[in-house]
Amino acid sequence: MSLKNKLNRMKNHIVRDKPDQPVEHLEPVVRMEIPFLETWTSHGVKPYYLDEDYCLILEKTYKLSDYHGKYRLGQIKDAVDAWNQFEGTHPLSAKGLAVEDLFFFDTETTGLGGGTGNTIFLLGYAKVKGDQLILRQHILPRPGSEIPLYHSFLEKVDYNTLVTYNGKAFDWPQVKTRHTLIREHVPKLPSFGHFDLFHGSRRLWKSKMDSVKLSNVEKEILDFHRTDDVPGYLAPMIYFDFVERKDPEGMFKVLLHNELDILSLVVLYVHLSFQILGIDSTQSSDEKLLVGKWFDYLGDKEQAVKKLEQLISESAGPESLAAKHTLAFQYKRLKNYSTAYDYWNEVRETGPEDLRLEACIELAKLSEHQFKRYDKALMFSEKAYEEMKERAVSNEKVSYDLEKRLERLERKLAK
DNA sequence: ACCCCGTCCTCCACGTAATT
DNA sequence: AATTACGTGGAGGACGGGGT
Repeated sequence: MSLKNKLNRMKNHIVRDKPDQPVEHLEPVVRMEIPFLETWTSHGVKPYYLDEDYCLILEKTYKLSDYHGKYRLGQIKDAVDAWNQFEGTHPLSAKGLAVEDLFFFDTETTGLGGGTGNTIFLLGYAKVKGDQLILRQHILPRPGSEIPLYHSFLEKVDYNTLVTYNGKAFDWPQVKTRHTLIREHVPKLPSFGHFDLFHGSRRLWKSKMDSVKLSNVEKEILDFHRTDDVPGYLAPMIYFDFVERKDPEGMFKVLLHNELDILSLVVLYVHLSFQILGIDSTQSSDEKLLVGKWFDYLGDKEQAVKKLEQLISESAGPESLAAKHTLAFQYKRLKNYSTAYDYWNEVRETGPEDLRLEACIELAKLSEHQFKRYDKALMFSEKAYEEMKERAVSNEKVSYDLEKRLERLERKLAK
């Protein structure tokens, strides 16, 4: 387009100093023409008009009996019920919430980088209503139409708690920056709780997957396999192409991708909840151990001890020994030194190799400072030294500390 | 009475991962 | 023109036991 044409076009947008005269009178009111409206409509997408602008909305419903991977969507109810039975603290706890309060949310944007250069072109969410899951996607038809996009989104939303995958770091900050740019024209952002499923997934499965991205969790944990999926990184290009050509063809694949991400959020929340609460009968010892350590990290010592002791009582594998190792620290902190001592002694003798060194050192500490058995302390220190050599652990600090410990104990014993 | 040392705890700085 | 949570590792302070 020539510069002259551009300027001509812009003329219409210039508002001259005639405050009494509404803008509409400067240019004739034309019913907007939506390119490819029939294609959109044939896919169930409906326009949403606001003033002289519009965005597009696609709504779908699922039955709660529908499967997504190995779970039914309706099992979200069981998860929320289970949380409401649970006595304990956890960042993913839905205690006090109803299943309708959860708002499964995912966006597609024009890129990863932050700042105002990025726009969200698709806001997708799902929530339970009655015996259905309602899924809605609000589509930005062109870069300038954010006001109807956010208006339609914010007038519909009614929720207590966001459920996202990495949404605390990505989706929601994006929504906030876009919102501040147009906050004069749209409703306020509500406040809410936020379950971000990324961190829990990472905690539980990072050792068994090289990347804990949602698509991997879907495949390996939720048993959901996509066919024909457009990867997220193509979304920006597809959107730019759509903005240029107006043909929504590629956008339907992006919409499907977003839709499946949201369904995965639902069942991932189910699965994570079942893991944390110990409801899944197929849970591995490793997962039980990690859940116990998670409660330990969170400071819910009571739940941590409960989970770890439970693991010990039903398994004798290496995870059970690792549980004893974690519990020993717990008992030491509670000044129950003899239990701590017994657990570490087992770890030292039959535990996983990577824990034996630390167990020896802890046994040496307990022997020296709690039980005043310098002979034993020296013996454990020597064993620690052997472990270090055998393992070829080269940590200067550990080595230095150990030599100091040996020296000190020999001095004490010489008296 | 004082100090040194070992231990434990809290806080902070830095790197990493995932999101499109 | 990014953000958040998390893991790790080190710094520094509190505390207490033991030595001088």
